[in-house]
Amino acid sequence: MARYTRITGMNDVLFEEQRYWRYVLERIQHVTDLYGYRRIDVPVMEVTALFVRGVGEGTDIVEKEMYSFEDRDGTMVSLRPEFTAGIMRAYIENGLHVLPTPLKVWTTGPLFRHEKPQAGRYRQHSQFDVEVIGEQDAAVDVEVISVAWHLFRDLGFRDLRLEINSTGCPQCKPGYVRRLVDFFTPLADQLPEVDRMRLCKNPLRLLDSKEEATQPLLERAPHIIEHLCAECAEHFAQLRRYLDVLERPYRINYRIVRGLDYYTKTVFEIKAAGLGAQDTICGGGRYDGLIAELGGSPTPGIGFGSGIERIVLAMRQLNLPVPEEVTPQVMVCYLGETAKLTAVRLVEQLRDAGIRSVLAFGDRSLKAQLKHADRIGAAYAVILGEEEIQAGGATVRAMAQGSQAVVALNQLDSWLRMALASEASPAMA
RNA sequence: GUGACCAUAGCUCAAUUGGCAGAGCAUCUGGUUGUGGCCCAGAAGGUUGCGGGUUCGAGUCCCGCUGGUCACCCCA
Repeated sequence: MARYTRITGMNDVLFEEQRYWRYVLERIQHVTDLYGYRRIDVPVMEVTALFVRGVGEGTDIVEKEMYSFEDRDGTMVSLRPEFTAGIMRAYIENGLHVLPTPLKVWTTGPLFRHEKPQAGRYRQHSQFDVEVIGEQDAAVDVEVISVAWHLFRDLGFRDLRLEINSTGCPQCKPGYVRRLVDFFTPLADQLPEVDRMRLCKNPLRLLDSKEEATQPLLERAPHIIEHLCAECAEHFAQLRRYLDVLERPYRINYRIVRGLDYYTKTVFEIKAAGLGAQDTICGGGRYDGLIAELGGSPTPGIGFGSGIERIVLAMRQLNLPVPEEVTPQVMVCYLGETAKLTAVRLVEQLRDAGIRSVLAFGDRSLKAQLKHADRIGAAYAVILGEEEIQAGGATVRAMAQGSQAVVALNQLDSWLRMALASEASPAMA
């Protein structure tokens, strides 16, 4: 019989890697508490129309990457390819505008995009997502960036690159796109195939082209920063002022073009070393038109997504320390059926006393049981045999030292708690 | 969707010109009547990704497919 395998681009997260996930999640909770963000969870599925409207009809995500299907009642539904649209739907549907403004939320969970997998890119991947709804102040933009920055610093990242840009607004963006087209159209015959495609389909994409031949032309191409309307220019200036106050290093990257239609004004990316071609571990921006687009009253917003697989990948690449996996403190071993009865009861009592304990199963030899205790990293083995049972005690073996003591059963939990407390706190490695 | 490279035990990898599919690690058992790590012995573990072809004979050569990796596209 053929074996079942993972679906392309969807991965198992095994135990060694769970250490990283657990740590990243823990630091996320810490930093969101620190900055005053509340958790929100939204469904992994929404009606397809929400994403078409929210993400943008012409985007690759909507056009060819969504997992969409007809539900049993005939409505078209999709696995979420990003968080923002669903959160904005929840904001409007639940009337969250009555909460103190701005509303600052975060979430995490799986997203689905049918892309061809490569390093740091998977069809099911997880993001840490942050959204601030209801405030257009550029100080919010800086705070949102700081949440990500703070998290990455906490996780041990150095040498991060923060890159910012502005994509303007419906007032100034179309004018800039026209300038860009006007600039490249006479040069079209110098452009490679892909970039000629971009020129007609999505001119902004020319800006982040990797084509060799296009690079010198891009040097001379107009920058959007120089063609912003007064409001967007002022917003961008404010953003820079606040970043400067924080002494946060950043680079203006005229070529950041985010792929989703809804971005306005501020867009930014944070990049990490050690990741290969997909080195962006955080990307986001402002979306002041989105809520109105989805049927709410006009409300500004800003947010980012940060790929957890990429974070973990980079951490492993950079050898950043994470807490050791939690292992059992005690393994209860037994010899014979009578002792096993005591063991079954004892292991549960130890857990009641807050001691991480496991039971040896399967009536194996003591040798096999101790070997198991060693392999799973238990600090102590409690051995119950006929002799111990008769005396009302247990042999306790300290695995690291190989030393043993006989302890009365009714004192075992306090004895073990004392012994465990005197050990060193968990190491980072 | 396009391209390059790859596919042998749970994992990492051998297998000469085309000639009996192997090792290390991991798992289980034993080396003491009840004592882990090191060592020793043994067991179990495979339709060599799948399907064709060439050949007396294919893990090895040829074709197709599937899957994986990386890159493009795009994105976190």
